[in-house]
This record gives sequence, structure tokens and C-alpha cells, in this order.
Amino acid sequence: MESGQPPHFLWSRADAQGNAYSRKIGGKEIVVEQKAGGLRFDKRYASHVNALLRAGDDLGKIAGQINTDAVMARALARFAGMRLTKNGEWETLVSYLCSQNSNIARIRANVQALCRNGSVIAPEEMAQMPSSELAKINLGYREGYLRESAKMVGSGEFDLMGLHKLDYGEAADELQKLPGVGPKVADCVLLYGFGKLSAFPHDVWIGRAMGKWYGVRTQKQVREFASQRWGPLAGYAQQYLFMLARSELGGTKARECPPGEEGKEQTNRHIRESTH
DNA sequence: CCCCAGGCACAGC
DNA sequence: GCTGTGCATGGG
Repeated sequence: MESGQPPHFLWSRADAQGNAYSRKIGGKEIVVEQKAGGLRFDKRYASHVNALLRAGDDLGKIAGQINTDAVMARALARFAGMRLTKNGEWETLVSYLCSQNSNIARIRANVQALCRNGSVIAPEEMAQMPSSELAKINLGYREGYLRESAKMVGSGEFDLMGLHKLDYGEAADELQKLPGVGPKVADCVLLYGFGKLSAFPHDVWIGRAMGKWYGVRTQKQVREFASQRWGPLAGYAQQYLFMLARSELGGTKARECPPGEEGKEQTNRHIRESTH
């Protein structure tokens, strides 16, 4: 929930420890709480929560498949249990249009300001927002990207949902036709909004991590390396590396696996036995 | 006051 | 195709 994925921008802490998070969905507040035996949340939202947390992913199996070296082993142990999330296509696009050359705290503030009643403003409406209203959000030069992209998506000129039927490479090329969308934003949108797990978003932290730990520098080298090493699960590898890099290579504190649970077998138990 | 941030568009090679 | 630079603004 605080790993730089869309929930980091769209959900809020509902307790002091960070064991519970909330968001309004369809006008109603939903709270998801991590308890000793699993997650607790209103059963009526089971399908929503299961989709968000990709409950169908076998985390133990995935961890085994991407555990190719000592660095990944360390990341997998330290952030044991961290899942990729599946978010709305439009809200994910908006989130990462806001993200370029920014920081997580500010991205969150921007995205929250683009929400009404817990949901990101629809593209048709965002396209028509008076510039005076949009300007209040202080998006900087990203404001134009957002408005123009909203126009293209809202009018149907750009078929956002149609990207689902393209493979990763085709979808990435297509997404980059939107203003403000380059390789990195496209990868984030495809990974977190479309569930295309072969995407490997390359930001400054991943750049540092890949250079220091794997000796690969250029974006092209990084893409090839990631694709070759982690293939269809590159997105999972990237998420763990991103957290490890922020934890070990920078000042930002990343939330880790609770003490005593490092290296514990990763399972889906916490999600499967969760609803009440 | 400084440097940096989940990059991109564009100009110039 | 590759490389350098400006960008609006706030976080730390």
C-alpha cells in the first residue's frame, strides 16, 4: 500500500501503525486491515479487494521464480509478502502522468486533488475542467499533459481500454502516443493498470539499483537484462528492487516486512482466509 | 539556500 | 538512432 504503486496515492492510512488503509468506493468508505490471521474487510468488497491485491497470484511461486541472485533474495526477504496491485486503467494513467520528475509525497497530493468522492475525475470531465481550477492543483508543466490526455481518452480518440487486447510491446508503443507518456510512464501504467507483468519501469532508483548491483547502466541494457533474467515476471522483480533501492541506496524509508517474518515462506494465506 | 524527485519533449548531432 | 537540456514545483 506504500510501495509507490497507485494505492500509495489513492488509499489513506486508517491507523497509526499502517496496518489499515481506507478509500471511498462508490461513495462508501472501505477499510482493509491487516490482522494476525489475514486481512479484514467488508465481504461485499471481496471481489474488489481480491482484484486490487491480485489474489490469484501465487506469491510463493512467483518469489521462487524471480529469486535469481543474492540481491533479489535480499529484497524478497526484506519485503516478504509485498504484492503487485491491479488498479483502474484511467486512475493509473493519471497517477503516473503526475509522477514525472516529482516525488511520491507530491504525487499523492496531486492525485488526491484530482479525486472527487474518492475516485479520480473521469476523463470527459477532466478535459473540460476550467484551467483556473486545474491550475490550483499546482501540477506544474504536467497540467497540459493531463488535460490533453484526458481529451484524447475522453473523446474516444485514444482507446485506453483497447490496450488490453494488445501485447506488452504494442501497448507500450500505443500508450506513448499520449502527451506526457514516455517509456517509464507507459511501463507503470501497463504494470499497475493493465496487469502486464513483463513491464519493467525504469526510474532513478531502478537506475541506481541496476548500476550498482548488476552493472548495467543504459535504459536499453536494463530492459534487455530484466527481460532476459525475469521475463514475464519482470514487473514483480522491479517492485522488489525498487523498494530495496529506496531502502539501501537512499534516505527514503521504505516499510519493511515485520521483524521475525523475514525469509518466512511467502503464501497467499493472508488473502485467501481473509473475508468475514 | 541547496539538491532532488517513480521523466518527457524537443533540439541538435 | 543517441545525447543533452529545460522544465514548474514542492519535499527534505
